[in-house]
Amino acid sequence: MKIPIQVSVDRAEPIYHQIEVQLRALILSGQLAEGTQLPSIREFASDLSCSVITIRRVYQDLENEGILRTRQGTGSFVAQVGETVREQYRKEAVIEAMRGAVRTGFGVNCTVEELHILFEKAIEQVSMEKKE
Amino acid sequence: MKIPIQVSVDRAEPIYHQIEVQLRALILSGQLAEGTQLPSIREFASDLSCSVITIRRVYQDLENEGILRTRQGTGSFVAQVGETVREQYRKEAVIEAMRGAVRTGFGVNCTVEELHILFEKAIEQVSMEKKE
DNA sequence: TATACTGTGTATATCAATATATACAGTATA
DNA sequence: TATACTGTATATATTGATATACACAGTATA
Repeated sequence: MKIPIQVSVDRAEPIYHQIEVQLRALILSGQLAEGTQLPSIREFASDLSCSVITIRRVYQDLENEGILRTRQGTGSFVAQVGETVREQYRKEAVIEAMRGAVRTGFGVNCTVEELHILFEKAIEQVSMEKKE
Repeated sequence: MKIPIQVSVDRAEPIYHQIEVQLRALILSGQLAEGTQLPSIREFASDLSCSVITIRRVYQDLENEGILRTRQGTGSFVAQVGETVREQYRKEAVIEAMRGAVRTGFGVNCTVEELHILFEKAIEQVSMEKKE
């Protein structure tokens, strides 16, 4: 099973964190349904060109959050996630990212009008990415 | 001189990187005018509760980019920055952050309409921060 | 000149992130 | 049962980030 996750070593953010963030999003948004089996840590590490230890770290962290369940010999599965948790996360993660972007904009003295223009451009650009 | 920069050890992003990003923004947006003297590395490290080495790292990196000039015994100063470089940076940094936020939104299946709503909310919230 | 500051160089140490490797225990399948 | 897979544990190693400390060289000021 191919998980739509990408990591970049060029960013200051550690790899394990990049994976956690994206995997958490896939789970909490429902794109990975409850009960779905995730790739083995060896397979996933190979897919993302990182070490098994890194993936295990991710799986363990998410298991500690209760959104993954792992069984030795069998694999890791998406756990049951409450609808409240989902909706909360869904909104919070996005608005947090938005706040960061707005702070960046204000940090370089953008006006609100400029922010809107750049936001539309960003949507356009990311929408085109999705088509690939 | 008090530099409006904040760092958080809770984020996955390394401290030196957080400082670089914010200091670069202040310089390239013109908020720190050419010729402005920055705090000494000892003073700045104390302000931000980190080590001198970390600040030194930041100053050296930005000097390598040509936006700072440093003189032993005297201090570090904002260098002359071409208007083209400023404008380019200004737009690029913001739209990059926007793209990240939009990806996060799409990552949890937000519609474009939802993105707009959350964006307005983010602007509102960050604007209130600025008043403090 | 002495003192207080500035950045630079160097050393040592710790922790986090990450890699590779091996072995073990558990599960699934032929 | 044997094999191939699964996660777990452990070891070793490297690199990056960060801290503290000390000493040196250069600048600024009284």
